[in-house]
Amino acid sequence: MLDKAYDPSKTEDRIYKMWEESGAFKPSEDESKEAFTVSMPLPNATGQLHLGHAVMLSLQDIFTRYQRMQGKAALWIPGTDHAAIATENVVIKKIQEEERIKDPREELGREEVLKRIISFVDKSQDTIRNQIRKMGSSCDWSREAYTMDEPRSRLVREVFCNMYNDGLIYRGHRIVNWDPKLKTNVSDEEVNWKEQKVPFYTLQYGPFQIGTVRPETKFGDKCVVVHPDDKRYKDFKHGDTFECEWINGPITATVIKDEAIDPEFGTGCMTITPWHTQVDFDIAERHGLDKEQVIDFDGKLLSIAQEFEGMSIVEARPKILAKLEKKGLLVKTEENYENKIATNSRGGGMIEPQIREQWFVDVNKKLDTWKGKWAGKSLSLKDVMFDVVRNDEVHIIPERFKKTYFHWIENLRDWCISRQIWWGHRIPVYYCSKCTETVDGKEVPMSFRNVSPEGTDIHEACGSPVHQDPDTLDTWFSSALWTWSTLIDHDATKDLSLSLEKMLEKSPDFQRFHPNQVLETGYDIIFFWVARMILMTTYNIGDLPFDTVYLHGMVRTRDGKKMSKSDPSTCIDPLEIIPKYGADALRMSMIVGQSPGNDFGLYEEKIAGYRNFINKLWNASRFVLMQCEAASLEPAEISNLKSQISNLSLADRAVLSALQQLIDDVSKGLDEYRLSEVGERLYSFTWDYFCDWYLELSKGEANPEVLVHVLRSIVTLLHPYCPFVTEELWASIKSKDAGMLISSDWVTSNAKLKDQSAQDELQTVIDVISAVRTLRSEQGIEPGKNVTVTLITQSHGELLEAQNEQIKRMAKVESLTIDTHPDAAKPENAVAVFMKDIEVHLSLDGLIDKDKELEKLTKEKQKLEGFIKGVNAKLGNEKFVANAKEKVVELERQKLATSEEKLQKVEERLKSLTQ
RNA sequence: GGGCGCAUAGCUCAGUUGGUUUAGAGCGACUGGUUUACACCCAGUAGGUCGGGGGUUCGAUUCCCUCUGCGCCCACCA
Repeated sequence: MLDKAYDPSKTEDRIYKMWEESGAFKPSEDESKEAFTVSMPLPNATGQLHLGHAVMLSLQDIFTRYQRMQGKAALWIPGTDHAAIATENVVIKKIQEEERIKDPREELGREEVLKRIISFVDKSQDTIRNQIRKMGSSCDWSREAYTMDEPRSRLVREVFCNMYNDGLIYRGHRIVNWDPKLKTNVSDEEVNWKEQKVPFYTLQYGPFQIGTVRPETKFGDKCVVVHPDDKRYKDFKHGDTFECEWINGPITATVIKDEAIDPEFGTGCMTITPWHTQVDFDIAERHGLDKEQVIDFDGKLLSIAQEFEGMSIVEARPKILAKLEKKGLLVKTEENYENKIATNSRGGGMIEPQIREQWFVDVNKKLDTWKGKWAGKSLSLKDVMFDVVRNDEVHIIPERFKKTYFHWIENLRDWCISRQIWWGHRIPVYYCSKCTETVDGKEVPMSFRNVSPEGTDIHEACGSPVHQDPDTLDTWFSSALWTWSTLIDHDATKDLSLSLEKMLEKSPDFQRFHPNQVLETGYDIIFFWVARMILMTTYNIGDLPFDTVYLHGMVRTRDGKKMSKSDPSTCIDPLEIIPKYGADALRMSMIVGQSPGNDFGLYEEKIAGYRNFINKLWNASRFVLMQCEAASLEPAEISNLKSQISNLSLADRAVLSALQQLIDDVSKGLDEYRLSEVGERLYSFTWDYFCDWYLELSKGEANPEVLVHVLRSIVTLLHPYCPFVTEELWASIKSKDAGMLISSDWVTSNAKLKDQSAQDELQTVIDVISAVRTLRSEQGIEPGKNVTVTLITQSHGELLEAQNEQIKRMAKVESLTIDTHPDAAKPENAVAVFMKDIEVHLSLDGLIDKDKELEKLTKEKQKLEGFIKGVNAKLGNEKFVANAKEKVVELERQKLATSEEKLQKVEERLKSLTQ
C-alpha cells in the first residue's frame, strides 16, 4: 500500500535512474517512426542550475515526453556551452583570489590558463549535468554535446573557412565595442546601456561652439560638422578651413557638412572623434577624413594628449577641463545631462569604442553560393533571415516576437565574431612569417586557413614558421550551429578529407533528426541565439534549423521584480525547492499560469499549491487501490474496460464521457503548445471532478475497473507535466503487460464512451447535492446531522429517484421525498433553493431563520429581475434577433424562460413567508 | 527617438477567432468540519461597473482610437 503522503525525495532519484538505465530517453530506432527533435539551449558548462534553466527544462521535457508517448522517435539533445568570456572570467578571478596572482594571463601564459579553464570546466560540467537530471529531464545523454568538444570544434572551423572562402567572413578595421578592463571587444548585443546624469560641456572651437560629455577625447578633433541645410552656418562651405586655438595649441580645422547632424540639438554643430565614436567614424569614412587614436587599449591617453599622456580618463578629465577653462575655451557647463554609457554585460567594464582590426560576418553581402532551396539565388544573410520568418517557414510563438525579430534585422550591422580572450574556438587562420600578400592595397602577411584541429607550424610553400591568429570566436558562433552540429557523426568529423556536406551525408542522426521541430528558449536570447542559428544554418547547410520557436518569459518574484543572485531573499533556488516540494511541483508551478513571451511570478506558496495537487493525485490513487482491494481485484489484472461497459452506473458513464473530452482537449492543446491551459484543465479535472465528485460518489457504488481505467488515463495525461509521481503511481496501477509509463502509449479518446446526457444528468444530481449542502450551511445545521429534503420536479423525477441513495449519502439527507405532482404541496417550515425545474426544500426541526431567508430571497429576486430585464431588452431588439446567430438567440430565450420560472417560484416563496 | 507588452477579486494570474460566462483559478479572508484516500484535506461564504474616455457593432473584458500608470526591447543626439 502507498504511503499516506507522497514524498518526492524518496522517489525522484530512483525513478530517474530507472529511466536512464533503461534507455527510455533514447529515441526509438524504428525508422518508420516520425522524428521529433528538440535541442537543449546549452546551459553554461560552469553554471549552477537556476530558475531560467528550470523553466526551459520543464517546457522541453513536456514537449518531448508528449511526443514520445504519441509514438514519435523523440530526441532531446542535451549539451553545454563553453561560455567563453563568462568562463574565462570565473577562472581568472579564481586564480587571482586563490593563488594571489595579479594578472594570470600575463604570468601564466596562454597554455597554462587554458589548462586551468579546462580542468575547471571538467569538474563543473558534472554539476550542471546532475542538476538537469534533478528536473526530470528526459534527454538522451548518450548524445550529449559540448561546444568545445572535437566534433563541434571541427564544424566551427569548417564553417569559418567556408564562409571565409565565400567572402562572408572578412577581416577589417572597424569600430568595435572595446572593454579595456577585460581587454576584449564584444558584440553589439553584449553591450548594456545605462542611463547616467553627467555634466554637458560647451566648448569654443574657433567660431563654433560644440557640446560634449567627453572632453578627453577631443584632442584630435580637427573637423567641425554641421548640417548642410543649417542656415546659421550657411557662410561656411564644406571643406573650408580655419585656424583655431584648441586644447594643446593652435590647429587648422575643417568644416564638414553632413546630414547625420541634428540641427535641433544643442548648437547644431559638433567636432568628430572618428576613432572612438561609431557615428563619427561613419562621417569620416564618407568624407575620407583622418582617424586618430586618442585613448589606448588600456583606457589611457596617448601622446596626442601631450601633458596628459598616460593618464586615465578619470584622472585626466578634470585637469583637461581646468585647462580649457583657463584658456577661455569652456563656454558653459550644464549639470545633470542625461547620457547613456555603455558597459560590457559579460561582467566587464565601461565600453570604449575603438577602431580595431577584427573578424566580421558580412550580413549585407549578396551572394549566390546558397545551398538547398536558396541555391542559385542572389541573397544576403539578412535577406534569408528575414524571409524565412516572414514566409512562416519558421513559426514564432508568441507571434508578436516576429516584429522584434524583423526590427533587429533591419538594424543589424556586421557581426563582430573575434574576441581577444583565450577560452574558445581559436580562429583557424595562420600567417606566414615571411610571405606577404596585398589586401586592400596594403601589404600584409600572407594568411591561409586550415580546418584541421592540429596546429600548423610551417608554411609549406616557403618553409617559414607560421603563427595562428591569437583571437577566439564569439561563443555564439558555435552555439549558432547547435541544431545540427549536435547530430553530426563523430567519425565523419575526424576525416579531414570530407567536406561539410559529406559529413552531414554520413551522419544518420542528422539525416533523421534535422531540422528540430521546436526550439524552446527565453525571449531574451532571440537575437543572440535564435537569429544566429537561422543565419548560420540556412547558409551553411541550406536548411532551416527548426520549424517553431517557442519563447518563454522570465521568472520574476511575486511582485514582478527580477530575481537576482545578489539578493537571496528574492531568489528561489530550484536546488533547495526540489528536495522540499519535489521537481514535479516545481515544474507545474512554472508551467501553469505562464503564457509564452510573458514574464511570470514564482513564489513558494505557488509551488506548495502544486505539491498539494500532486499529493491529491497520490491519495486519489491510494483510494482507488483500496477499492480494488475491497473488491479483491488486482489492478494488474484489469487490462481493459470492454467487459464492464454493460453494467455502468450514471457516474461511471458520466466520468468516462468527460474523460474522452479531456483526452481530446489535452492532446489538441499540447499539439498547439498551449501548455498552461492544458495544465489547468488537467488540474481541475483531477481535483474538482474526479476527486470531488466521482470518487465521492464511488463510495456509494464503486466500480474498481472504471476507477482504475480513469485513473490510469489521468496519470498518463499528467505524465509530461509531473513525470515522477505519475511513474511511481503507474507501478501500482498499471496492467501486468504494461511497461514504464515514460515509454507507454498516449491515451486516445473512444467515441463510444461519449455520453453527453449522462454528463448532464450527473450534473443535475451534483447541483441538487450542492443545493442541499448550501441550505444546510446557510441554516447552520451541524454537518453530521441528518435532514429531511423534498425535491419537487416535473421532468427529473426518474433521474432523482434512481440516484436518491447517492443524494442522501452525499448531502446527509435522512428522508428524501421526490414529488413530481404538478401541484405538489410545498413543505412547511422549510428553506428552499430553486433550480431549473427542480425545487429543493429543506425541512427544519426548529423554526427557520425567517429574516435570513427573506433577505436571501429578496436578493435573489432582485438579481433575477435585473437579469430578465437585460435579456428582455436583448430579445426585444429587432436587430439582435435579426443579426445574431440563431443558436445565440435561442440560448437567450432559454435563459429568459428559466429565469422567469425561477423568479415566479422565488416570488411565491416570498409571499408565503410574509403572509 | 522608435517599437512592444501589461493594467481583470486583497495578492499572483488565466480567459484561442466579439455572444453557451449576469467574468474564472490558485493563494489569502470568513463560517463550519477527524464524512470508507488526502488537514499537503472536506463543505460552504464573501469579494470585480475586466485602468479612464471615445468609437465600431444588435452585442466588447475580447476589435479600433485616445489618455493615464507601470514594464521591456531597439536606437551611440554630440
